[in-house]
Amino acid sequence: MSEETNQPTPSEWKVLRIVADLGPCAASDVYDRLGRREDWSVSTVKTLLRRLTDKGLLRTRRVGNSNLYSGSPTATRALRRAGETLLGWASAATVGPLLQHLVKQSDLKRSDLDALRDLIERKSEESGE
Amino acid sequence: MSEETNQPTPSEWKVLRIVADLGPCAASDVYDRLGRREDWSVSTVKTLLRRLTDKGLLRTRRVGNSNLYSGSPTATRALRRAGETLLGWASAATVGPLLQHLVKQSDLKRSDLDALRDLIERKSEESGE
DNA sequence: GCCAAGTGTCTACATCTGTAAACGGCCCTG
DNA sequence: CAGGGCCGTTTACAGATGTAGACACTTGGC
Repeated sequence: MSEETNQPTPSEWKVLRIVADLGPCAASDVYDRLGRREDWSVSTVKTLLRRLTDKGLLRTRRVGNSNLYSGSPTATRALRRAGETLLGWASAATVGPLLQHLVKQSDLKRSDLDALRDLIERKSEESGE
Repeated sequence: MSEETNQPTPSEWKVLRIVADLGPCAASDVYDRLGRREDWSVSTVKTLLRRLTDKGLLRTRRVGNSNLYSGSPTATRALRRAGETLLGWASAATVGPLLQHLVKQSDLKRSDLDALRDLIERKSEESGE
């Protein structure tokens, strides 16, 4: 129940994603990559990084006088949980179309498509009494 | 840009979903179906319904001295947008697993599975040089 | 050794969200 | 036709979130 409450906010998700993309990085890296684009001040980025750290979604390692931020497994779980929450918003009638929309929009690698296909294959069999 | 800002909040999503499930219904119906379960007061449900109406996500029709709330196409678009937002949180490496997780978790109808399969088939071909 | 530029921490504050009480009006029942 | 109950509307308020300035401290270059 404690981890449940630590879901990132939308802004925090953006930061989290950048850190995931960059790998261990400093606040300034995040600012360069995201802050400018989002038109945030450096302070804003720093605040977001701190809040994510407080929530246990980012790990930090001290290097000189600055911090190196890196992702944590908790962040991965948070993404799944966010996905489950989204599914919860959908009704029986809309969940299918929603998923189709998402798959259509996504830029998936070959291996992801294969995994997805297998998964659907298996589900189809199951449901086919 | 105006519709963009009107995304429902988590609590509002729950209400929206119930209205979608029930079809046109009164505030008391929503309360019976959701308010009790969530341990909300009637007032809370009423506030949420009003905010959703203000955001254009629910339509109302006056019947006697009460309102009938029903879904709107805007709500459908909002769900898609929420899905796209979620995809945005994921990185190239995590979007695949995320989608698999979602499909795995969902209780999909046969027709949805078929549609999904076709979609993936088509995407595979495209990406196949 | 000194200074500019960069860094994290602390503090701040407007807005959005969650949650609900209070209030005035309509309608059914007695 | 009077009263109890249900309804929508208005108002409230604490906590979460978005956004950022101020400040003290390190550090690399001159």
